[in-house]
Amino acid sequence: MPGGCGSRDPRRVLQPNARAPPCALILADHGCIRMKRPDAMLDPTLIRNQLDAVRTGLATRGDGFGGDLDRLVALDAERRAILPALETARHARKDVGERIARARRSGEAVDELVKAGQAHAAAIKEQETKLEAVEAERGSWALKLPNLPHTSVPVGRSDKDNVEVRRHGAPTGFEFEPRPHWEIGPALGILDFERAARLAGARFAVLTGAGARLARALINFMLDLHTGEHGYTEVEPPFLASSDALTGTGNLPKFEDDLFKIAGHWDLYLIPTAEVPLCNLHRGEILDERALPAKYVAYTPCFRSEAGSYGKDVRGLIRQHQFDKVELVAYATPDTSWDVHEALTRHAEEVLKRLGLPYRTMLLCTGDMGFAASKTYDLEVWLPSYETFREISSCSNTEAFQARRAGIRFRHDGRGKPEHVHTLNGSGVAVGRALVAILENYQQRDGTVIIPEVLRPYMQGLEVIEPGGK
RNA sequence: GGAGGGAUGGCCGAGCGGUCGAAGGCGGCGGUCUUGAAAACCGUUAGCGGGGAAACUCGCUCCUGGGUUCGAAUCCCAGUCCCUCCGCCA
Repeated sequence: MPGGCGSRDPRRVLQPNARAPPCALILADHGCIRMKRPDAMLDPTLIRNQLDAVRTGLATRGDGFGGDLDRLVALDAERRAILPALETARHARKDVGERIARARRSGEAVDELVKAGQAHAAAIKEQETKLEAVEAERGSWALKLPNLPHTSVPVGRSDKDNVEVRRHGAPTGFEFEPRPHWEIGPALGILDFERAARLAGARFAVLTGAGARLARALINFMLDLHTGEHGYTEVEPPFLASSDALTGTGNLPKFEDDLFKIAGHWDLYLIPTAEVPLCNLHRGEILDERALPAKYVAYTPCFRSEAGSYGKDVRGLIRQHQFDKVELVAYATPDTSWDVHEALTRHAEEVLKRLGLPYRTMLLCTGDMGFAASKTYDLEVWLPSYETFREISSCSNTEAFQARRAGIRFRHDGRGKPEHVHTLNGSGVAVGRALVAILENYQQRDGTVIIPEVLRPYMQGLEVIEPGGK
């Protein structure tokens, strides 16, 4: 459920009378958050008026809607049929109520009027019951519809149909046989899978000494870059989120199996990415257009059950139940969001450039995109042990998909009806995989690992990680 | 975990079950006065959804969800959040 509206709500206390919003947090132009349950993920008008386009668009997706769109349309029509009847009945009841009040005052009899009122009340109840059933079914269909791919997205079935749009650096060459990170790390004494397994099971890792410090250096380097040079506001959010928040981003109701749920009576999950708290930061708000685009960056741990990925990437740090990530999220107006998407992708790329890691930028095809995305670029970093590029960042524009589910809007020119904002997200970048890429790409014949120059200030000047490295 | 107190429009703050979508104040906007400004005075000022070219009109909205009633901001139940105190605690 939405947050409360206590008069001590900090948003109200901070509410400025002046027009200019503060730079850090955008303030809603109303202090109180009211939210009904999410309406639909796709624009209902679009489904109503351009059914065929929606149908063909969704069909190109890998996770395409398996259900019956016709049923959804029928439910929508039913709803729109009930509404006028309900409103007429309510109007009649209100009218009778006023006449009773007047009659009472002048001492006239009200028995007949009360009887009429009772009839209206019964009619209202009947319509409401019908409406409730229709909306419940419609809602459960609607929330499972994935986003429509943007027209610039290539149609394809799998990652094989993704398109490389640019490349930076050449795959690292070695004059010796490079080793995988799951050998390099333990040999240096900075990475330990055995002890992690003993304390938490498979798919966990312990970083120690220079390994832990390297992770922290990466986090700080990325945060400093995005806040200092790319204009993002740093956020430290909760690492748990409610089912409403996860529904807003599209993780629920379809992908509950991918999440870790808190035991007990709590309606809480461990966040699978900081995209969840950052996209829900302005849940239920109407934003000031002048504060857009609003850009946030957060470091958080991320938790994923990795259900259904048994046997995949079982070795090393590539696929863990817990990993660190620095996440970028932007809120933009519809006419700027595509520019923001390109910029955000470049911001993520800049991290890899400065770390001196070879990578390529892939435009995902329709079949390989995530549920909420309208268009996605993946950044793939070169990993010598795999002799291939592996995903290290994913940058998506969800257009109004998440905003509609989470009720995030803005008012054009400060007037008129509020419109949904566009939300964008991208890893900037995954810390664990960046650490893997450094260990593997910067390894030397003697097993030591050179620290990229940009990280050295964050490592007390350390240039090389040697065995037993502190 | 225990005990209390709260939640009303952009903000503060009233509100006997019956023209209450809500007094009053502040703020905002428009005007009078003024060389200009301030002050003073007058007027105006909620959101959301639907219909209409428009004036306009219908419905919903006083934390949320149920209930009582012809009729609920107001009464009842459940929940959420905030505040104060005690306990515990990084």
